[in-house]
Parts: sequence; C-alpha cells; structure tokens
Amino acid sequence: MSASAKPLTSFLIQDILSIKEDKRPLGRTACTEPVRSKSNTGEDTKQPTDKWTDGLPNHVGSLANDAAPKDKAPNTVLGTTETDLNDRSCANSPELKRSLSMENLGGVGKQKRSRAAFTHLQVLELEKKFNHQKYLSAPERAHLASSLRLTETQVKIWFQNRRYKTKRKQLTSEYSKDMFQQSEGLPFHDTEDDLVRASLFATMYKGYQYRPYFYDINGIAVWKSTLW
DNA sequence: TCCGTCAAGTAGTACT
DNA sequence: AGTACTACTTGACGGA
Repeated sequence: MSASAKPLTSFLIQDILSIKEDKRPLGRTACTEPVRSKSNTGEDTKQPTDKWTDGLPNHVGSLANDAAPKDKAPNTVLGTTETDLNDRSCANSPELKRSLSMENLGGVGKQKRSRAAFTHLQVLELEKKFNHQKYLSAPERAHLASSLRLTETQVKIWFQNRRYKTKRKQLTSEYSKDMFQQSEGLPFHDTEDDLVRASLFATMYKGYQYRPYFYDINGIAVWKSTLW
C-alpha cells in the first residue's frame, strides 16, 4: 500500500513501537489497522499496479483505469461521516478493549498475532460493495480502503475471504442437496433413521468448513475439496 | 471449556 | 520476478 494513501498513520516498525511505548493501545490505528507481519507476497510495501487486472475476470479489467485519488483521505465513508467511523471503531468499542487486552499479553519476544475486528459499519460497506461486485480493481480497492480507513491489503484479504466463503457455502449446500436427494431414494425404516440422517447432514454441513474431507460410513475419505 | 467465526498467514498457481 | 488469485490453515476472540 502506499504511504500517501494513509497519511494519518505510519506502519513503520519504529512508529508502531513508539506507539507502544506511549502506552497507547496497539493493533488499531483508526482501531482497525492491524500490526501484521509482511506477507509472502510482499504487497504491503508496494503500490498497486494495474497489471494484475489482466489475470482477473473480464468484468474487472475494464474497471482498472478508473482513477481513484490515493493521496487524500476522504471525509466521508460512503455516505457516512468520518466521525461516525471513528466513533464506531474506537470509542468504547469492544475492539479497543480487545486491543488493550492484547497489549497486556504482548511482551518481549515473539509478538502475538493480532486479529483486527472490523466495525459493523466497515463490514456493512464491504458487504454492500461485495454484493455489487465480487472483484475490485486496484483503484476501487484503494478508494474503498481509504473510505473505510482500512489498508488496501485488508480490503483485498476481506474480498478474498468473502469470495471463498461464498463459494464454500454454495458448494456445501449443493453437496448437501445432492446427498439428500440420494438418500431420499433409500428405504426409510422409521423416523429415527430420518433423524439420524438429518443430524448427520447437519454435522457435515457445520463441520465441513474446517474439515476439508468428507468421509463415507467406513471412515474413508471419499471427497477432497481441492479436487472440486 | 468447547466450538464457531473471521482476519490474517501460508502454499501453490497463473499471468505478464 | 512480481503480483494477485484460490484453497486452505492458524490463531484470537466471543458466546453458549
């Protein structure tokens, strides 16, 4: 991300450390900025380019040339005042309490991984944008990030996770539907079977998200998510 | 204390 | 080589 896009906050290590020394809560400047290590892509330190849009679906590429101001912080958050955002994300927020408790846990040595909790307003705006378009161009991402006082990386990751979540839900529901249709062809002995089957589906549906394998009745993996 | 959620980390891939 | 993508995985946190 560019330094000019976020003139109000510095994420230099020394600046972050100086904030800690000032006994101010760390974790979120504007209460949502994470203190995160550099990802393997190294994108945190880079300006977004337009080149990346070539690899995206066609509908995205056409958006890449939209000029978005990156050198100024907008005063409004997609129709909401900046004050609203700051109020939501800082004052008396659970996120702040979390940040404070995180600081207490932090000591010398390995820094504890932080997990920013976006405000309701930020999530709302992100969801609104996501409902409108599943992929953002670099300028759009930059604009949305500055509007919501998030980093571009945060917006990018949020959209990545959101797309994956959507896909997961869709695939799970389709798979459950298929399984149910198959099971409807099987003879039902009594309502107890029915209940057992229903609960199995429920368990599978719930457990699937973090268990990429489905197992058949003998405990053999019959399906793996990476093979879809 | 267990479990679900979710932002962030990681690995592998595609593209230029 | 650099960047963003998907597909998970990890780790922090809150709620039941």
